[in-house]
Amino acid sequence: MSWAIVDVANFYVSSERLFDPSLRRVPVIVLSNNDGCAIARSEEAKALHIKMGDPVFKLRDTIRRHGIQLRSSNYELYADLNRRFNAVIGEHSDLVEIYSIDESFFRLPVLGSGLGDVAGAHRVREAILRNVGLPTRIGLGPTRTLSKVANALAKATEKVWGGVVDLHDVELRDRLFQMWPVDEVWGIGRALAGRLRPLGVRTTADLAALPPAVARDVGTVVLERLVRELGGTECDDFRPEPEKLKATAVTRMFGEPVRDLEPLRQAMARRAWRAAEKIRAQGLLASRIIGFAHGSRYRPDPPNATRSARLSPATNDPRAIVGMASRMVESMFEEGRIYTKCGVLLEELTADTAPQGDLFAAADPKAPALLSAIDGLNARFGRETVSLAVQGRGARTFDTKRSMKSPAWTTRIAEIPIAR
DNA sequence: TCTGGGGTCCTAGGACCC
DNA sequence: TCTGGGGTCCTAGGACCC
Repeated sequence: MSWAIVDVANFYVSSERLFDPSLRRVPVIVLSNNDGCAIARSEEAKALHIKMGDPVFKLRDTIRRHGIQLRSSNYELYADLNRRFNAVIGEHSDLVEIYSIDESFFRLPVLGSGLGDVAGAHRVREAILRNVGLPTRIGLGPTRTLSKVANALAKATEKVWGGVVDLHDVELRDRLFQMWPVDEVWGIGRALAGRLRPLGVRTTADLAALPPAVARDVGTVVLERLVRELGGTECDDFRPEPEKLKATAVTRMFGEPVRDLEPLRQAMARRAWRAAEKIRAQGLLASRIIGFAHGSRYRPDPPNATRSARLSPATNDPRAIVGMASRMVESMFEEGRIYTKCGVLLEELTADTAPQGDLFAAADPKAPALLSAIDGLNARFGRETVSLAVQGRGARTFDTKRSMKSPAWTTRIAEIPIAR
């Protein structure tokens, strides 16, 4: 097998620039939820030494001095552009695996071109740029891991090699691996890099030369697979079907800290509602719910409470899920403490086609009709047009801040761009 | 004052079984 | 003083990714 991976250059910033030309050629950063940190930077912003995850309040001066443009994250837009560039990739390969919001693997060869892999990859880049408007880089290799390293090298060498690197050639691999630090490799984080250092493993070449048994010893079977993949042996299972979601989470900071039970309950209820909505959209049921509420980890002794519970029978009914989350809040809340974030996780997700019943609880026969009516109304008239009373109504101070969000240019009829 | 959100995979260790 | 062997299942927590 042979793989390629495409990633979009500075995806969120490139997306914002697509419909707002005033953002071109100036430093731009896109902010995390609650407008807290920088999570995407244009090349101009990177040149000003703005790092991934830098908190905005520490950047105030730099932002003012250099006229940096800020945008809240606009996931509706990014998700739509993701769908579009994957459609283009799908025209060039028989198998596309969406890896993240800005990266997709695809299987080689590039279809229909009769070109070599590298020329084919350039053709894919051109098609994405022309049809969607997004700049990309592509890495090629005999395993996913090698294509991922190739992609990182394509980023680093874009000016010289034009955004495509092919690591099929063993000699080229040897040469580049010696210059490529091991902690830049996909799957090597801080902890593993720290454990590899005493063994003298500094470059990708050192890592590739490690005997697999040693790799397993230093790390786990994951590191062993990584080493084998660097050597060109595919260890990742072939994944013809898109994998089912196993867990989902809705967690958010509060726009302003919360000190009282009622707002905490409403915030938790809203997250639980949204989580139930997400799994319904995927046709899934949850068997386990986890709720948490905590304070700022940058303050001494923040509150930190977690509760988990079984959902039996497995469900995606907001009355059960929001109800459970609300009861959790009762038992978590402590008077006099300051909360900054809460969330709900739904786990042990199974398809709703053949649900496991509960011996002791009769299913509500009207629930499916009720839920699809609610989802239909909310899809048509906007989120939370219909909701549970415990969620409260209207925008509240504890809702997440997104004060610099661009319009839903491509997904809402009222917000499409107008050309004159 | 202000520091994101959402995932997956693996392992160790406890509880339990015969 | 001495106290088996071989399993499964579950959970918490760590590590990694974007």
